[in-house]
Order: sequence, then C-alpha cells, then structure tokens
Amino acid sequence: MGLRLYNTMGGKLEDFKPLGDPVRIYTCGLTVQSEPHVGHIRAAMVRDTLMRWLGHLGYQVVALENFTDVDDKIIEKQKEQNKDWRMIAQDNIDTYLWACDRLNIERATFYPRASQHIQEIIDLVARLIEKGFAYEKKGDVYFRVRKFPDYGKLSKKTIDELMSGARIAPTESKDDPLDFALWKAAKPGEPYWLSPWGRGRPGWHIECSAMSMRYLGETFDIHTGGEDLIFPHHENELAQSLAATGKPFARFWMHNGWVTLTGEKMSKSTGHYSPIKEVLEKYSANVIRMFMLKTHYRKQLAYDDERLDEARAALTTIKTYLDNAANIFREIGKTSEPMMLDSFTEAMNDDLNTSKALSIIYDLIRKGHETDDVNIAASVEYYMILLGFVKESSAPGEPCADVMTVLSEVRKRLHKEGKRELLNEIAGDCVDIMESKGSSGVRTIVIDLLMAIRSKLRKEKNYELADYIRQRLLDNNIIVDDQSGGSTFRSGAV
RNA sequence: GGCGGUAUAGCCAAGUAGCAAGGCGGCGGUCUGCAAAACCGCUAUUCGCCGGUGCAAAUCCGGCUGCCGCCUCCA
Repeated sequence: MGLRLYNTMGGKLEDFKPLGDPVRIYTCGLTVQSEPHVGHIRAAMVRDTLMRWLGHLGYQVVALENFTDVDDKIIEKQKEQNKDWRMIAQDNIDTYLWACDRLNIERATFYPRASQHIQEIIDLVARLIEKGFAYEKKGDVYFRVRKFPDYGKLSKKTIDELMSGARIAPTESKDDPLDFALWKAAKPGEPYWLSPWGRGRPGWHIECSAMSMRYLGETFDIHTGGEDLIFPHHENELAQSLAATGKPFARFWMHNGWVTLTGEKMSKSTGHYSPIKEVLEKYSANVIRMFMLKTHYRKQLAYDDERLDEARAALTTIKTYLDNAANIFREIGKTSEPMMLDSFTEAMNDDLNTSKALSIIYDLIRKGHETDDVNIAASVEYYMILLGFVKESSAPGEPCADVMTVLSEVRKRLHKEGKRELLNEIAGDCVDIMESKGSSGVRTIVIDLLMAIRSKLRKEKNYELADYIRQRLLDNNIIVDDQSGGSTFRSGAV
C-alpha cells in the first residue's frame, strides 16, 4: 500500500499519485504583518514532514511557500508603527526563516512574495474579468461568487448558509455580499501599483493563485496550510483559479489542525499566541519537533510548557539509548537495512502518522536493550533523521574550553594532593585515548581523559575528588553515569 | 443559529469491527561508594452518555451532552 493522504476536498483518505516528477507542493505561508508563532511553525513542520517522506519514497519535490506581504493588516501596522510596510514584512520573514532553520525545517524551493508578483496578479484579474467572473467597481475588482457553481465545495458550505453571515463593509461596493476583492483601490498614503483599474493593490487570496500558477503550473499535486485557511482563503483561491483556467487546481488539500494556547486557538490578530522566537529560547529544535510529531498533524495541538517538558523527557529516552549505544559500539554507522521498515512505512504512508511512527522507534529501543544489536541502534538513528531530528555530533573543532577548564582544575588538585603517580599515568592515558579516538573531537578526548582519571580515583576510593569531577562535568552539562560495566557520559541538553 | 471537528488511563496520544500501540508520570525491583541514569515488571475488563445493527463495536447507525473551531483577519 502506497502513500495515502487525507484530502479535505472529499473529506477522506485517498491514494496519493503525483501528476509527475517532481511532486509539486504549494504551502500557504504567512501574511507577514506580525511575528511568527508556534502555529505557523506547525504548518511549516507538516510541509517538512511531507517533503521528507516524499523524498524517502523516491520523489523529487518542488515546494513553494508564499509570503503575503501586502494586505490590509500590514498597512494598518505601517500606520501604527510609522514603519514602512516592506520593513515590517522583511523583519517577520527574517524571523520566520531563522526559526525554520533552527528547527531543521527543510526550506521550500521558493518563497515568492505577493508584492513581487503584481504583474501576474493583474494578468490573472484581467483574465477573470474577461471571462465574466469578475467586475470592477470604483477601482476595486470583485469576484462574482454566484457565477461559480462549485463555490463552497472545499469548505462544505452552501451559498445560502454563507448568506446569513455575510456583510458588506461600508467602504465596499460589491454587487453581492458574498463577492470578494481581487484588487483593491489604494487609499491615500497606502502602497499601490498601477493597474488597468487605477492605483491599487491585490486583495487577499489572489496572490496564491497567481504565484502557484507561475511556479507550479495551473494544476499541481498538493496544497497545504492551516485548517483555518479553508474558508475563506482556500475556497476563494480555488474558485478564482478554476474560473480562470478551467482546469483542476490542487489535487490534494492537506490541512493541519491549529495550535491552542490555554484552550484557545493561537491567533496573531487577537495577540493570543506564543512567538516561536521565545519558545526557541526555552526548548531545543528536537524537543519542539518531538512535541509536534507526537500528535497527528490533523489534530488540535495544545501548546503548554508541561507538554514541551514531556516531549523533552520522551526525547531523552531515545537520545540516551543512542548515546549509550554509541558508547558500546564505538560507532553506530549507517544502516543499509533499517529494521521494522515495513511497520514504519505503513505508519507514515497512513497520512503521515508520526505518532505511530514514533511508537515503532520505542519498540526498537526495547528490542535494542534485549539484544545489543548495532543495527537496531542504527535503525533508530535512521528513523530519527528521517523524521527531521537533528543528530548531535561532537564534531572536530567543537569548542572545548569548558572541559579543558575542568581538566586543568583537576590537575591542580592532584598536584596539591601529591598524586604524582596518577599524574604520570594521565600522560600515558592521554596518548592512548587520542590514538583510539582518532576521528573524535578534542572535546570528546578531554572528557574521556577526565573519565579515565575519575575511574582511577574511584578505584582508590577517593570519592571526594571523583565526585568533584562528576559535579564539574555536570556544571558543563555533561552527565556521568556509573554503570556496572564502567562509566559513560552524555550531554544533558536535548 | 448554520456548518465542521473532537471526546480513549493521572496527563499526552495511536487505533474506523475480532482479545485497547506508544510516551510522560507513578509504584515495585535490579545495578550501585553515593547520586543519577539505565534496565526489568506493574499501572484502562474498558474507550463522553443513551439506544440500535452485527457472532463480534472504541471502531458502523440514530439520539444526547461537553469541548474546540469556522461562518469577519488568521498556519
């Protein structure tokens, strides 16, 4: 059974077969009027997981993620902050991409911006007017919703249902309350571009149609985004695209559940959100990824420090297993045959069931404890990387000032206590360790040396100094574990 | 009001008909100079409530209730 994805259009799981190679994906990115929060990151994480899994299945992927950098809200911000809208947009884009990189979220192939595709937008609007799906009123252009028979199909709404809540803002001059703006006339002081309808700017929705057509073609494979975009954004995007081209638009619509904070949906318009910048100060990329992957992407996800702490604990279990395995096997290496690949594949093929995929990793770890098979450890590592977790490595050149300081303190104390013999042995140990750890970084070598010293001290029952070394390493976030077969160390941070 | 989603152990969370994955926490144990970690074992006779269809239901059908959301800007 191949990949199956839940398609909002149709509301059920469907077999995924791409139109061709590469698979073409469009992700509705941010309207960049304020800082990115955890909810935005979840949407990006879904695209990331999807891209990684498609890559694993052997597909090439071209993914677009847009920035809507000109809209009503950002113009408001410009007035409020007395700061050019372009600078507001750029700041938020910078923060967002910085966060994505920190989180090991694979970059999309392109990040097109609305403001840089005005010509495509104007052309598309003109095309809709020509076909009779749009009309101009006082410099505004509106999409005539009733002209489009399938309107409401994606969001499962009918024209009648929508009518009850529809309203016309006093400034608008639509023929019908349901019609939406494709192009908006500029008011004094607002950014504008010249168009056949006078000075104006794009409405919301039209930029996504214009940019997806420009880069992916009129029909593409998968459209992703947050569930809150289904209506009106995606409904409108779909209507105007279909109306313009007469061809199918996105074949799959994938929508992720939103992130809540204290029980309510995160939303930048209400100010009720956790900025990703702040979250990244408290939690590592891997912890945040674990937090998100533990829950299926279509479900609501409650943001809460307790949940993040729990994710950290869950991640630590895996990390400790891998660290211990690395100590036992010296090197885990890459696996050519990951174990339980069928189960893992089945889980991921089932609409990216990362929750189930993670449970397979834990099953492997339990097996790993029973059998000490290096391929189990290699498999665990393989799956973790496949899910986008960052592998921590002690790369050569890694800063080692912290542990060098500890070593120098220990030497001084040994001098003071007159442990001449031990000091002599250390010189020999140092050479041995360097020879055996050839490819490791200096930091690892220094820690190994400290561990060797400590073992000798423990044999001499000099627990005071042994405990001192353990404490000083802990101060530097290195945890020492004394096990029956010998002592090991691991990094405390995850 | 209309529409959509959701309800599984102390908490989080998979599971769409055949004896309820996994994680966190808790409890007990092994190891141990101490500590920590690690490991092992235990931790839902039951899946919001009521009714129905099946040999069989957390899973299907009907009704009810709670929570969240959309219908206006939102990932």
